[in-house]
Amino acid sequence: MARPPQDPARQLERAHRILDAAAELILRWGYDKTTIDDIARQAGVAKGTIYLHWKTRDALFVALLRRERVATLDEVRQADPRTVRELVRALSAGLLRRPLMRAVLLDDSEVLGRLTRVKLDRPISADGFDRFFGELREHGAIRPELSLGEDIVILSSVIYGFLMIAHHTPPDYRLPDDRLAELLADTAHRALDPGRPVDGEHAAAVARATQDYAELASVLAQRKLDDSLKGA
Amino acid sequence: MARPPQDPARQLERAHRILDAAAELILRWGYDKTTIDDIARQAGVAKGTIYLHWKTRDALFVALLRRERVATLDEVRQADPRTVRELVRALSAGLLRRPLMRAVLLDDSEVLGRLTRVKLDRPISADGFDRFFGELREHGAIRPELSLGEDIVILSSVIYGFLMIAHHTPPDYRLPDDRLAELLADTAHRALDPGRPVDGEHAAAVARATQDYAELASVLAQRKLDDSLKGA
DNA sequence: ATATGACTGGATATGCTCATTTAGTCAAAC
DNA sequence: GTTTGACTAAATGAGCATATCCAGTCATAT
Repeated sequence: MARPPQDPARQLERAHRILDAAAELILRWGYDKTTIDDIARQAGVAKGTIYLHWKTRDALFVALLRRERVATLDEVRQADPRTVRELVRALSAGLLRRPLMRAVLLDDSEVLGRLTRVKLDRPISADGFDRFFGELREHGAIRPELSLGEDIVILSSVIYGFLMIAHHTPPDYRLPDDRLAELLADTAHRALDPGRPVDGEHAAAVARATQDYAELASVLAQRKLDDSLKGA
Repeated sequence: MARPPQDPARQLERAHRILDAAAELILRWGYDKTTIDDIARQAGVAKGTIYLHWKTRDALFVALLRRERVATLDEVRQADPRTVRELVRALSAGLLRRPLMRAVLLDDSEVLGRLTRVKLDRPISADGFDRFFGELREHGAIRPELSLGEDIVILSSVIYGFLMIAHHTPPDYRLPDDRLAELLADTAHRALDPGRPVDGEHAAAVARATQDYAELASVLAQRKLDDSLKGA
């Protein structure tokens, strides 16, 4: 019944269909209770087909998370951020809208099950981050009295705190995601900003560094996702 | 062997000795693995004596946590904070130094065991908090564009985030607690501060409101602790 | 060449018994 | 009146046998 000798585009479409199925089921039942059979049924393929794409269940799940990360970082890149504030705003809006990303970031065992104990890719790319912050500092976009490391602690704490508090707040009391992203970005900005305005040339350099970082993170994430999908 | 007809001060001292024992054991082995017999042995009293002070095991732990809270809030009050920044600095320094407070705040099941599922007093008193923030806003000490509720989300997120990130950072990379408290307070301050300086009269009102809140929180916590200790 | 789903073995869950632990009591000792 | 620790009932845990489930394979079908 399966004839088309090989059509890579069709294969890829099928891989995504399987990941869609996995995403839906995992969000509903959690990782531990989602079986390959469930996913196959939901995706309308046979179980064996899934193993044509990924060697193990975990590999499938890694692919799923990488796809989410790519979507998030792509969205960030497309927002074309030119400041830390814009970058953080786009990123946190993206994370808030993606339950799987939140689950990884917050290490939520309701969703991740035993995967909690496994080393997963960090949702936000660390590669190039130090360099990026170094450039920001050089161009006067970060308070100079903060040592390297301190700024990173501040930024992670703010992002983590907002997401976690939002996660633990009953939906009725919850601020809208957009507003939350706004407040989060604002808090991060105020925590890091030196106060004195950055002049034109430096502002341009900051914009470039920010765009470059968004670009780099996106590309690296895409590369990893490709790895996860190439076994077709 | 137990004669002194009744000396309330001695009773109280014994209650504290028992709580000391409980604190030490819980921090070492966690709640689930700490038995009343262990505590009695460590405190040098018989098991029955413990039941002269508290009706159940849980009541003892509640007393212990309330005592920690009193210590924390007392420390805050003694720091005599006159601004939000000073208040947050003192509070977070106090929390960082108290593993049990951190465990409650972060809902750490390693320490709290099955107590994680139980409703505990929030470590930071919520009573009077809204009123306090209302006064701050009135006197221009909080950004007016933040709606009520938003400021509280910001403050909780920042505190929670910093404590959680610190908790998950291996000690070698960890910033010193004092520095962390400083950065935390600074971040909270920058997030909430309207920027324009508060003039003398308003500054005095803010100082008073802050001291009043610290005082109130401290007194309420003390009252609850007294409840937990009066069964002598 | 591709896709399938029945099949398998290892892992996990379930139900059980029996042994140990431990929260809370209370009669006796002081 | 105050403190104690042996005591009890209930809970927890260890050990095991059996049933169920499910990740991963592969002979077969198209």
